[in-house]
Amino acid sequence: MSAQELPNMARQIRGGSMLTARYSAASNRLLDGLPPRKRDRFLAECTLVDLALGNILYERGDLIRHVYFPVDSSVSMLAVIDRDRTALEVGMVGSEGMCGHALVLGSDVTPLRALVQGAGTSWRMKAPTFRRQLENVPALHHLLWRYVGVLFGQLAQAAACTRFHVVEQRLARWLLMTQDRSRADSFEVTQEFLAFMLGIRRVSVTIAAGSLQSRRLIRYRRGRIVILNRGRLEAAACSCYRTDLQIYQDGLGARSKFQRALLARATKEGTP
Amino acid sequence: MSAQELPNMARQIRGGSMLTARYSAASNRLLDGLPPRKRDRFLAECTLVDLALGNILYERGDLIRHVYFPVDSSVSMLAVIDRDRTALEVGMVGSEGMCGHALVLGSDVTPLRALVQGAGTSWRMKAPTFRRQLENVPALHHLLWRYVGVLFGQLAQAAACTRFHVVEQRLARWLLMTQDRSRADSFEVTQEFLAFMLGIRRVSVTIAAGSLQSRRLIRYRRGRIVILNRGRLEAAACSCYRTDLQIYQDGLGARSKFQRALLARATKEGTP
DNA sequence: CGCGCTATGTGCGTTGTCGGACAGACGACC
DNA sequence: GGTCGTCTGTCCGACAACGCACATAGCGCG
Repeated sequence: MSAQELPNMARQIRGGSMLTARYSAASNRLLDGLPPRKRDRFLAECTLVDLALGNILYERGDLIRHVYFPVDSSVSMLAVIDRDRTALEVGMVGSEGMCGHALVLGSDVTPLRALVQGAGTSWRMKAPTFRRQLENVPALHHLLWRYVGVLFGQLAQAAACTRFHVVEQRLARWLLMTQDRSRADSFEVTQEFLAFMLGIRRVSVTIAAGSLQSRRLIRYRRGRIVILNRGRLEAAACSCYRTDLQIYQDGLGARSKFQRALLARATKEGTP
Repeated sequence: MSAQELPNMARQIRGGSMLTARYSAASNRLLDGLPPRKRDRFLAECTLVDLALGNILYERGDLIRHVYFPVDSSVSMLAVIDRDRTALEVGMVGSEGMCGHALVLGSDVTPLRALVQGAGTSWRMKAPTFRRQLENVPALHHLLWRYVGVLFGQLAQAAACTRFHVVEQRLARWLLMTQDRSRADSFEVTQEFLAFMLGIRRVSVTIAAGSLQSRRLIRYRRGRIVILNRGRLEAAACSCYRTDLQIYQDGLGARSKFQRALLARATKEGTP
């Protein structure tokens, strides 16, 4: 866990609308589900940190020391089996979510590895502080319960998706999910890394990515992928992409306009 | 949801040690994690019902009307994709758990189908009553949080297992898990049904089950499977069986001697 | 007893992915 | 401008599981 710390904005510019303005440029959409004043009080206890590609926030079975609320970074949750050699991504967390959900359920060890797959910034809070916040701010606890419920549903979806859908569809879905979280049309990722996330061989990624590229849905070279045609990429992905958005909407939708917009677009543009 | 109701024991024989004695024959091991008096008060609000093979307790997206605490029945949690045609078992609930976990997280719809895969009895409580109990009995809420955390970990494990392990190992694991929950050496299940749960073809089950039978680990005929040699069956299963027990232990272990005993036995007898 | 339903067993070619090995190609850095 | 490490592309055979079709066998029921 080698996250470099950035200046603690929250402590430096306490309270008031200026604070809110600054946050909007560094916001976590899940926390935006809180009433603004509660959210600001919560963020005042956080530190803004930089997450680098490949950082491991938690190893399976670790004690949780911090919780994370990504801003423009994204984190993969990996199920690890066979003595840590093999892993499979079972969930993705970006600015719509949080890492360290076990604390929300009163446990302090995590069953999953958390790996930074998209570099960027994230709010971070110490576990004891977080626990106190949960106790003192029922609205926070309720919000995060629901988020854990969403994660649960998305995890189940990922399990079935991995079983039934072919590599190319899954790759397309992964790219869409990552784009949603990174807030950019292109991002750094090698085929090797992708293969690891999807639990497949690098060669399989080469083939699937090559197919998507030849159809001009994406373009890539040496560790960088560009999304060229999002609409058609959504059509190339399995329905699980849209289902994931739906699950989020069902669980937290009343609180997040962002996901609703994504969903509306996906439903409009995509061809099933 | 055609669960036939049995006489409501709880209301008929209220309070006292006699009640406890009767419950021990019809107990849910998860609820046994509560202090006895709290557990008894909780069960007094429950009805003992009969769950028949194939009953669907919840369909995905359904409003949850009841929660279930199985006694000797077991229930599969299924992730449903592609418009309800395809499904995959992502979790199993028996007397060590509960169905309707979404309520614990403050949601009232369930993201998974719940299907009775082992006939038997179960405690049942109406959702509004359950919600009231959660509010009024913090110990209950804490216990069930932890259980949801356990389910979460087991779900992730199942996802990776399904991806990486071969059919025969997964079948062995399924049989062990079912035996743990049914409290019997043999149970009713067809290959067709098994195939559905594991997300594979019936023919693949025929082959895998045939292999296990020829090695005298199990015996079966026309919808009934008998476990002949548990120790060797554990050796034939993937490590995920033991990991599942470990996850339960880590999350709820201090409260459940039962799982600890199973785990000890698995670790002793099994050959990795 | 035999009918019919359902559960189980077998055959075939096909497909998706695997594992390993190696060749080319980009780009950072000296 | 050349070198080297890393990323990407292509080949091979192998195999688990697939889909489909059809054959056999247990068991309840009239």
